[in-house]
Amino acid sequence: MPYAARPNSKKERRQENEKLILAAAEKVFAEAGFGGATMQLIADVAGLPKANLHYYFPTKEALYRQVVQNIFQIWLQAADVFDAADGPEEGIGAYIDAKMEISRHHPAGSKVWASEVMHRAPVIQDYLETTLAEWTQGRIAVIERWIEEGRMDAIDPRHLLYMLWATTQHYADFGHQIDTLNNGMPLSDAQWEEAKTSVKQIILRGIGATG
Amino acid sequence: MPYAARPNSKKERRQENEKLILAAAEKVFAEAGFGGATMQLIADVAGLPKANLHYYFPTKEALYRQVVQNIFQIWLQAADVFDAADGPEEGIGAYIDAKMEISRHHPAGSKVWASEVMHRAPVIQDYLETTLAEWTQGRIAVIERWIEEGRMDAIDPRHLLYMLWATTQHYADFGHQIDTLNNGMPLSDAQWEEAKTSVKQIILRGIGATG
DNA sequence: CCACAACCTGACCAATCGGTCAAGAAAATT
DNA sequence: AATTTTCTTGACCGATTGGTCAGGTTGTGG
Repeated sequence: MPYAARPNSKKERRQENEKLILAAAEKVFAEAGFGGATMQLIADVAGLPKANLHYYFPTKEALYRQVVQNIFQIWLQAADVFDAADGPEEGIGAYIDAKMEISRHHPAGSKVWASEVMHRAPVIQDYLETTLAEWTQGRIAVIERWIEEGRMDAIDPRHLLYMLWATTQHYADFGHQIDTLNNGMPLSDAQWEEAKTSVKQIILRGIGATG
Repeated sequence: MPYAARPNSKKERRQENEKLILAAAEKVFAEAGFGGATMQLIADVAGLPKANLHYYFPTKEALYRQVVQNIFQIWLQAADVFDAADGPEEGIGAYIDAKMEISRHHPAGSKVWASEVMHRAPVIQDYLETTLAEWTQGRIAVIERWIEEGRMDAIDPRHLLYMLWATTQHYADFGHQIDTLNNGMPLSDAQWEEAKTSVKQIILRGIGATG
């Protein structure tokens, strides 16, 4: 027992390895898609033998499913700021900020999600029909209340939500295109702030929610 | 010669088969991604033996490249309305309409493009760096002129373009999600009109371009 | 210290992949 | 009608895939 705090207990290792595999899988799935990703490559990225992956996750699909589920949780969590606000300018503004931060620091997850939906959600269709549908209904109700209270224009809430999702996720999903059009450079801190400001400016003004 | 007009001349058949293969390939690549698509499945969808595909397109990558190039042409063509207009309300409005129509009637192409860019554009990176970069520069110049003439607010043209792309393409790339949230039904004609109206309303008002 | 359970992994497998090829069918050219 | 060129296709190939498994290693509870 050479080290005072050894991270080698059975449960710790299990957690550690699962996290390692999931991180590697997210990256590889994002870069190659489900069909293009190979268990061998995920194993290499994780630094583990391929057979070990199948010990923790029985099939490629099970591993993929876990990756998508984790992303889904992050997405839902980001929406808390929406409800905490008492008006559209604050609520939608904070939601845009939160989703832009996710696009910046978790782009692989966003890509996996996009890929899954583009392929008709073969793995998480049930989530779309239940959790996401319920979440959307709740947010629609909030927006409709804001409209009734005269705090923003009468906009179809669904299409507003789609625009919020599309615009913020675009900075992750199409980040490579954006970087290429930025002379091959990733966006700087200042450019990310410009992006957030521009998005908020257009949308908040566009729905008549600026003070 | 039982039929008066036989479509069986050599050149006609070649064109016909190439079109058949490209259409099948676009559909399959959109549904399964490049890595998930198989030449066998494309052949089945096209109704041709697999070996015949390799007669017209030497490799899977060559076929994929042709699919992406065709989509790229449609994209560029849709931007003509942008220049034909003499103001932001007309120009950007028409551009939104055109791109929404493409999302509606050519969703598979949009998905293939999105997938290609998400995977860091391994096949069409040169197009991003040349044609798309030049096109973007030209449109930025137009928008900057509109701003100088006081016909719209001072918005960063790049982020405005990204928002236009993101929002319009979302209706193709995430069409399955939108349909699911629409009680599993595809958007009706009226709903598509609502979508176009909402997008134009928010963005045109958001950039201060409404008359 | 022992025995059991959990963990690890190199070697292996059937299935499927993209791609090839030779030989025949069909159209164009002479 | 003969010949050449283009087209078509079933059979086949090496490589790679997701997944399996037997046997060894390691931590753990008694």
